Amino acid sequence: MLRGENSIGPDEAARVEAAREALLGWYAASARALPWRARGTTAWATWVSEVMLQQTRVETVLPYFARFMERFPTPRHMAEASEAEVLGQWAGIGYYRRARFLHAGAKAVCERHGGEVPRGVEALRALDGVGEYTAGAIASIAFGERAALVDGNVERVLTRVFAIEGDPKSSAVKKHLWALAAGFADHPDAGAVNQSLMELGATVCAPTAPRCLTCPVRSMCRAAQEGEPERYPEKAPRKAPRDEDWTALLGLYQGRALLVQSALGRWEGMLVPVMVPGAVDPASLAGRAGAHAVMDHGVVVHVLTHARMRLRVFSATLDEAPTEGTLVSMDALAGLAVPKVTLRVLSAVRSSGDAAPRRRR
DNA sequence: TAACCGTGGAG
DNA sequence: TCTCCAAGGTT
Repeated sequence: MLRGENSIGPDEAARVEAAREALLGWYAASARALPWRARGTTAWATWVSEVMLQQTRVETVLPYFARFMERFPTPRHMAEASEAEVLGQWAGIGYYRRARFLHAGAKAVCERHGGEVPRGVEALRALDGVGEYTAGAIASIAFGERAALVDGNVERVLTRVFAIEGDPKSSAVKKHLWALAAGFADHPDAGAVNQSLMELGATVCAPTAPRCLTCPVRSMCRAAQEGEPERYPEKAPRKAPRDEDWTALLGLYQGRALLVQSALGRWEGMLVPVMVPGAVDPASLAGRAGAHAVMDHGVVVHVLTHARMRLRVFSATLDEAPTEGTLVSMDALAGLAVPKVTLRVLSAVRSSGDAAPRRRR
């Protein structure tokens, strides 16, 4: 049979069914107890957890999730909060656009859906920051809909179990994976099915050194039979982050530091020191900012996914109270929308009071 | 399609 | 120290 756009062959369908049953049994016995899986979890909590978990480890998410649900127990609580506060609560886990999307999504839900998270992949998909994966996750986990999902875990599990060659990012392989996932999700408890696939990928079918000996679907896994499970999924070589030179000038005024809202896509809306690309003369930078007494605090390196930022850090005393930006006390940053790079710069300024850049051996 | 968006933990 | 990469989404 020709494999259509969203269908799988009879052989694969049979294997999907067998794997699903094995996974469900395993999941019922072995699932980690995570807060967003607790009884009484709302669709909103599922949404928040799914967004936080995008490209972010469970252990990292745990404290943030707890804080968010405490502060924003419903979409309305978040919709009524300022973006600055939402970003402040998000500060530290990165990919800050997620927080702005979540805030926008909460507002949209209040305006369009009476404050209730909508059902159905299509309505969910219409929310900012909710893509195919997240829509499928909310629909299946929160509402029990037979919605498929494919994340990095599912991709790994399925490419191994079905020995799927090719770049998993290619549209052909993606279609195949989503078709298989749809087969898995065609079940009365699609939420558990989907979570079992992800849980297996997270705890057993690991990227390296998969624990095949304890795997519930080992007997039906092609990659395990071939003896080289790590061969799947094929991974494209990563590009090295480019090097970027920046000059940061931290304005100081009466013991506090001047931060401004970043206009970069990176950290958009977050509070950062004045930063300009390139190696800029700090004296002229200070002059423009109305500051004097420039001090050199050496170089801070901040590595991101696509760039390695090398920041030459200076501080200077502001002549007058700034009219723009926010003056922050260096030890009262909790709840402020401050990314790690800001903390690094503040730390560099605080720890090197002298003008000479300090070098570690 | 490919580039872009943060951070920290594991090996 | 360094590489990999984690429950992705948008442009």
